Amino acid sequence: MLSEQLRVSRTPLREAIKLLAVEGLVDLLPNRGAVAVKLTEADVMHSFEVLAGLEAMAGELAAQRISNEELAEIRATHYEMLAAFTRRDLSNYYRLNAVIHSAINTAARNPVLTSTFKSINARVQSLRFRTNQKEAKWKRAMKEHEQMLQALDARDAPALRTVLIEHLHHKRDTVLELLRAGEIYPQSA
Amino acid sequence: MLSEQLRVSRTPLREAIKLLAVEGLVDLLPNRGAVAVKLTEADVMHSFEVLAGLEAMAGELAAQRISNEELAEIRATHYEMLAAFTRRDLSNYYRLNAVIHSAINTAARNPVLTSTFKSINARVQSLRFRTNQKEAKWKRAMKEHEQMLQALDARDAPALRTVLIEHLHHKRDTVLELLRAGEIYPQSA
DNA sequence: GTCCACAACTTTGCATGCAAAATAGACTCA
DNA sequence: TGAGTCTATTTTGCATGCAAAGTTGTGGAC
Repeated sequence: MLSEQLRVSRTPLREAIKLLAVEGLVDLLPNRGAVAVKLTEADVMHSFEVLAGLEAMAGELAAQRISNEELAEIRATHYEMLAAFTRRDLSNYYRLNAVIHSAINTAARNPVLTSTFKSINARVQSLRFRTNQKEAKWKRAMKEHEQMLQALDARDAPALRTVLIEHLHHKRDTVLELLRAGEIYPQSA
Repeated sequence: MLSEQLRVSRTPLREAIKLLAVEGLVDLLPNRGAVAVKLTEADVMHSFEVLAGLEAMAGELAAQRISNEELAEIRATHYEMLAAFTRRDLSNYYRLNAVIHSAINTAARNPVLTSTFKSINARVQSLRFRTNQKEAKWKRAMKEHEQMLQALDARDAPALRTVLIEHLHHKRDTVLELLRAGEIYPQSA
């Protein structure tokens, strides 16, 4: 066995791989072992479709349930993200972006929603490391974040829903472009 | 070990239990073994909230994507369900009800959505075995199903969305009532 | 060159053995 | 009776052994 050279025996390794397979991060080829999942365009479209729905749901609920303190914290993070954007600091932009989305999810006060979202998000997360390179798209994403904040501030659930769906729609398009350009799975067939 | 008396060794048993735990059907108490999950009222509310959002999503997509053949098949199943309702045949009513909801999900043409829904639905499914005993609620559920069919027929995505959210909302209330009445987890504390 | 057969290797699934950590129960002592 | 301790049992996690089933690669027959 090749993979056993990590100094761990087969039992815990197989258990871990099975869990990864359930989470959709790994593909189990029958009698051929396991490989990292390679998302097709269809997979990406389906995943973002569901993610958009879940984020929309989270946004709707968050708009109804968020506290002033939580909103203030999101606003603060938003400004930090604005700073990162201004510096074109991609890495911090990503981090803060994730913090904001996660905070909205938390404000929805639904752990089932949160864990479902996380699970599906994990599958596409590996694809997003280099999106938003294009200036225009990045600017648009920032604008959408401004709108999110406005909608949250107004506790306008339908508006937040709309913005989030739009936002995820654009994220999906960006990922699809990269996927089509072969920038995500470089070599293999 | 108590559970090993099923004539199976620990390794496959533990793997199976871990999978059930990931699916949320079993609770893993640290150093105390595994027990069937016992949903609290909050769990039920959270789960149905997400299920409603997912079904709404499925309905929206299905209204846009369903074929005439699929719709005809759902209509036929609907009439079968109407027959079961007329006979107050609960068991067939449930079965056909599930077939219809599953067909709507299929018509949404999104396998990620389908599997996500199934996974969360499995958690609450065990609670539903005796809902709709109350005549009024059963009638209302049937009426909602009529509306679903109309919305699907008209390819009216927002309408279907609305009906499904309402429908799941009522299902949730029914389950919560039973849960509160102690008819689901009879004895244990 | 193509097809087929066979052998070697992998994958998969289950069974056990062991050891560390935690729990539960019994027992002692005040 | 109550508190604390100590032992037996359970749970958990990892390591291996083994056998069945499948895959791959080699070599021979045509």
